[in-house]
Amino acid sequence: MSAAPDTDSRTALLDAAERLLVERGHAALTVRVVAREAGVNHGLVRYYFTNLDNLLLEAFDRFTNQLFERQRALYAQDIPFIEKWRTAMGYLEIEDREAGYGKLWLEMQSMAWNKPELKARLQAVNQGWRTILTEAFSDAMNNYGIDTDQFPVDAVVSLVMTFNLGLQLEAIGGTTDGHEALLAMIDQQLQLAEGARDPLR
Amino acid sequence: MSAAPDTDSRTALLDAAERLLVERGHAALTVRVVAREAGVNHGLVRYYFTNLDNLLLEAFDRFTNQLFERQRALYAQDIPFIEKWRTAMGYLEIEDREAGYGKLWLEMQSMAWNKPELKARLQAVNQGWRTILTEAFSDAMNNYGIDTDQFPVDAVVSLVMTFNLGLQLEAIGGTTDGHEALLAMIDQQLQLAEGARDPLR
DNA sequence: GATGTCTTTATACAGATGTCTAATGGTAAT
DNA sequence: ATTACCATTAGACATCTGTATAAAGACATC
Repeated sequence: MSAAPDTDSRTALLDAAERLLVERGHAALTVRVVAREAGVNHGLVRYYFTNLDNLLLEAFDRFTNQLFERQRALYAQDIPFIEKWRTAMGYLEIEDREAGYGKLWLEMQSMAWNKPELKARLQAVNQGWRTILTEAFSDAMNNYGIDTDQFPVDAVVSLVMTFNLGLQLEAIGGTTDGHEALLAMIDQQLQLAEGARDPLR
Repeated sequence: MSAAPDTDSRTALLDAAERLLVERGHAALTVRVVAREAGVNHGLVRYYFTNLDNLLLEAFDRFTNQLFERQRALYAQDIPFIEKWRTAMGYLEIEDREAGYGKLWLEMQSMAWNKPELKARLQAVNQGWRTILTEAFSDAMNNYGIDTDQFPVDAVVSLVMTFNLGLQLEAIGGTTDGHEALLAMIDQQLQLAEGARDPLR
């Protein structure tokens, strides 16, 4: 999508934007603040991205694409679904740089709530995650022999996506009451399902 | 909590803050913008609230307390749980002023992410909702004869709170794929539970 | 009608903001 | 070495921001 060359200054701006979005949030970012963090003249924001919003959006896209690939690879592995699930849930807790994605995602979302021109691009990312999850879950539910009349795949996918969003939102807000219990409950149910799995499928 | 008198200008500012938070988001609000919307001199923001953040917070508290009361009254009614659930879910879709609460809640949350001094007050509100839900659900699960070893109340409450947050977040972001299917799925399961309920309890 | 208190106003200020421009630096091709 | 192109810089501009202050207005009490 971005045909622009990868100059040092350009990537420095993207890196700075990513870092600051996680650490301070989009509301605290200005053209000059990001430029200073990148160690770059503030005029370059306009030169490379025309716009601060555009810079943030591109930083977000870059991050998202990395995680898309990783997530696709995870679900493509030939291992029991419960292991994929545990790995995916584990990502949320990693101290790693990737732990910041939840914050970055929510920052971009809250930014888009009041900027109609950004909504479409974020909806596309949401669609991307939904597609990945839908594939993974329709396989898994098939394997587990779950009745998709009682539990339609798109309903289950929505449940998983929304409660994950909620978990991250609460966690960033400083509340984690019940989170461990919830994840433990789900894990236990998955264990039961895994145990009762029809071995022929 | 607020011992300040209810002047016309004061409530006009609170009303304007509430409206603008929903319509434009906290990032678009300044002392002068809110004052203009309220039809009031911008010096009065400092006079009554010392601070824009304080004004927004008080508007949020006012709104929250109204809903707390309503929600408590709802769950205190002597009607089947499924009806309470349907009513509570219905609130999310009302075209009414109250539909804005989800937006307002998320705006305040995203505001607090990067303002540590606000976090505690929003955590208290989160705790409030959790308390209300915990009471309602422990009764309901007891009535439905659900095994709380397999499905601990706090885990279920977290699931309900988080997926509701996620639903509102996605909806405000413009995505509602799977939402209807999810709510229908839950409703169906509640119907089953209601049908199998032990009438002695 | 003078006093005192609470409310409201207009105005000032320094600082930060996004946008834009003209000039400079570097570098490779001619 | 001159040309041409891309990258970078410093600086200017009008506008908006939060905070502050001094003065005016409203209005009941004495």
